[in-house]
Amino acid sequence: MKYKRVKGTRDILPQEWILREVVIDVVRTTAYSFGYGEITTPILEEAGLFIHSVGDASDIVTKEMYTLVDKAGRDLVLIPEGTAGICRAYIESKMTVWPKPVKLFYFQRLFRYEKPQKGRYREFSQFGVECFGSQSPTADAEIISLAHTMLKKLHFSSLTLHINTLGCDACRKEYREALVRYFLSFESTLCEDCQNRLKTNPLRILDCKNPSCKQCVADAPKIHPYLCDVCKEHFQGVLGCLDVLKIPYFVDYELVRGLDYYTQTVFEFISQDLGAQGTVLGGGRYDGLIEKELDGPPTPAIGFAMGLERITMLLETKRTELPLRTIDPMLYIANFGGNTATLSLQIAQDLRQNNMNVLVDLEGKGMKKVFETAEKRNAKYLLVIGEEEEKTGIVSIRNLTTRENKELEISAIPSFFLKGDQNEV
RNA sequence: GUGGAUAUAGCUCAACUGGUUAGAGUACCGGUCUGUGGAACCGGAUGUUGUGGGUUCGAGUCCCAUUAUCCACCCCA
Repeated sequence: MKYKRVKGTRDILPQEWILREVVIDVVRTTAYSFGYGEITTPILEEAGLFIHSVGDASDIVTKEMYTLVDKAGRDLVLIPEGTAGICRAYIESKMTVWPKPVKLFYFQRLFRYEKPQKGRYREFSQFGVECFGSQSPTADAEIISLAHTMLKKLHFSSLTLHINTLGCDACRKEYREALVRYFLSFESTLCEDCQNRLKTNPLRILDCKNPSCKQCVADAPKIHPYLCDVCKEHFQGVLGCLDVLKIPYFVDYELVRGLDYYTQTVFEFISQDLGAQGTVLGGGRYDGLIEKELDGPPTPAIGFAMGLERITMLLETKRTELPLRTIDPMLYIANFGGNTATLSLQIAQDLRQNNMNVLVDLEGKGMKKVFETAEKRNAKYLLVIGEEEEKTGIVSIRNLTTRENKELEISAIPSFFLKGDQNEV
């Protein structure tokens, strides 16, 4: 084979698209019902956008971006995440003056130069939502409710919601110092990465999967005693609201998330069935991003993103529970001799005008083939047109399930299918 | 980026301690078979054994390199 797909990318074939279509449809409909509108931003953005938003110490920025220089010398990237571009558009398109909150959702293809693995690709797709302009805990709860609602519509009940708060800048600073003090006494038992994190981003140590680090983490100070009254109240407000909405959650003190812009509430929906890549949906609040990093007006914001590949993978076992589109033809038309091939196309054209799935034998196959093909393609009805039928204008339509035939005029075929008459056969 | 496993027909897998022309099921194409025949039977095509080197009289099998995939670390959706 001369060319192969590039490492970490995938071809999405028709069978998978049938599933993915349902995901997209459910998720889009649900987002609209929560008052969100769809937005699409470019796949190419300036590199600086991510360095400032996602964080210049994060892995995504330091080693995973697909960067390129265009012909005018601009430093561009294939976007590695969705939120920053939406925020840029929010400011650039003056959505800052729209009535608050401004609610946006998007489907986006993202690129990260990582080592491919199950549920992790270099090019992948996300559905995401962002809500700008509300700092009320009810905004947090509502967006979690949106995630919960659409997952429920997709027949997911086994996903667990992990939730935590990272505090605001003020309380996080104090907590951060306390963490550093604590971990310094264990410095030698921490893994190499975590020793570095001690200087750059001590919060990430809480997330480390290394066994010896995990032991240290178990007794590490929790953020909650360090929360300021505002943050404490906010988090309690969110949890209280989730209780009322009957959305089960698990307060996970070790949940931190890898993008630097998060503040206060962070959450993830996690599956047990995806191996190491268990996070299907993740998000949180990022009150400082627009003002501090992107020079916009002070704007509290919260959002989440869901991985379409992961969710589709999990849905693979639930095909029968979902309202999947069928690609099986309703009618298979075969023809023998004369102008019957053209006549077949004519009949098909009328039916297709009404979105009926019609398959026409373009080759003029033998009778045996006709039946085999109709069977294989899972067609419901079979119509064979020969010169005899062409002359008389009378054809017989065979129900391939009951194996019964029904005689009718060619001109009556559309009404036979479109008015539901076929139920009588 | 680090570690481990794997790679044979479109798919699922065979091929003895290295030994004829690398096989089977399935899928595909055709025939028996121009007319309501969906079955059955018969036949056909498909491979640089992931790629490139090496050892050997001889390599799918052993060695080295390389690429891809999978699993874990890491990262995250």
